[in-house]
Amino acid sequence: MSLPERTVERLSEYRRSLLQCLEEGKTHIFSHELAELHHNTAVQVRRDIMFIGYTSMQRKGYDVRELIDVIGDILDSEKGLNVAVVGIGNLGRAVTTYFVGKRSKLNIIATFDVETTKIDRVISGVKCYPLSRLKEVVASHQISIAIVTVPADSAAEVSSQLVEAGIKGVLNFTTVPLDVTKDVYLDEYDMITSLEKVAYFVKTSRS
Amino acid sequence: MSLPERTVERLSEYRRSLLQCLEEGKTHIFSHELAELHHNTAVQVRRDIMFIGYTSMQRKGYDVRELIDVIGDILDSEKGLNVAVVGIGNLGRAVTTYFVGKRSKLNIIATFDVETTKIDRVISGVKCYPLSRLKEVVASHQISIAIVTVPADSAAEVSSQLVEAGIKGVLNFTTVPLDVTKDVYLDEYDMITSLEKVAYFVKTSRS
DNA sequence: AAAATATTGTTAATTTAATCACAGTTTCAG
DNA sequence: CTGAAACTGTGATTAAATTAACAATATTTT
Repeated sequence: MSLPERTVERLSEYRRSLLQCLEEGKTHIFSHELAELHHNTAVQVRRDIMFIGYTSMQRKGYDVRELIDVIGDILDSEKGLNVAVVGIGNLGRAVTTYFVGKRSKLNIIATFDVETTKIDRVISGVKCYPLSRLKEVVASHQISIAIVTVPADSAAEVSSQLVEAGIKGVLNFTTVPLDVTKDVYLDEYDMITSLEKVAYFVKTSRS
Repeated sequence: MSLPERTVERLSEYRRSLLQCLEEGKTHIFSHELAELHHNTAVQVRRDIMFIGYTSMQRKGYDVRELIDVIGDILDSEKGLNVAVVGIGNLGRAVTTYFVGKRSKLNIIATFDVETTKIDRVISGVKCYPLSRLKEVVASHQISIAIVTVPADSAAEVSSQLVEAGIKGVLNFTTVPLDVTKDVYLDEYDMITSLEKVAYFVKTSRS
């Protein structure tokens, strides 16, 4: 019933490029063009698009606007989802600024921190609440997704508070793997892993 | 000859946890313990470790320190690699701060930006150079990896300058896919894709 | 010291993902 | 109006990654 993770990722990536195309006034795009942009193959693109049941006008490529809409039907929730950023250090601030306004169906509507100096501060139009009010604010604002950017040593604690508060999806930018109940979707990203991967392939390509 | 990407990623993740174990004074760890930490299976862990040719003392679990060393032999370059962060906006600053000192074999030794107000500023001990001096500084400091955190509209240009300067690995945090020659290893990470993936699975788990 | 238990290492089976190969369309050139 | 060219959509195939299954080994229990 639900698409493979890799396909979901690629669809999101395609949309990003398609939105770019739209801005540039490009109305149609071929599978091999999308493929080249995303370092994969035309067949892969066509297969992904087949997956979501869209079919182009033959020989003219895909209609950019239509494809954006179809991907939207798959990826987006109709009413949008509300998102909170937990932990307003350097990374938390950067992430908040970065996300605000990027996608109309994903609204960053609160940030949280423990430090009293940060409470009530507004970052890119988003207000910072004390972590102690997490459950209450999550409920009143119907927040379903949390981006976690707290320091490593408070990550586990924060994670269980999020579950407790009824969060349904977590994006973890912390250096420690989190542990959530299995009704909560968890995605973990660690920059160090990415960088070490790059380093590994740089290393092996030379020897 | 070179390991699958996913395996490299997991090894990096395991090491992260192993370092944590070391700090906590834990000297041995079972495959199922590592598996649980990383949301995968004991078989998977054993297979990954088999891949790198390490074998534990039977029945006592893996020796934490030894395993860290073996993973290091695989992932790290003997003399370490030098890394630059290009683009010192919010994200660039956060990333720089985040990385400095995290891994002894990956040294962040320069940052670059175009804005004159940022030149010569020092972030977490790392100096900011004008982008115009890229090639020169990359050569003189033997920088082989670049982390790209510039705005979307200058990404393509920066990317070709990096290739030109002789960079061998790129980690792209920009919202546009880059295009590099194929002797350069490229890893792209877009937070929006991660967040959209979380949103998608939150959405589908409810319906 | 035999039996039961816990754990690794690895071969084989299975599942999942990616690629090939090609038929079916549309367009274009002559 | 015919044939070549340019694409897409998809069944078949191949390759890659994961999981299952179990023998081998060390430890503990009785």
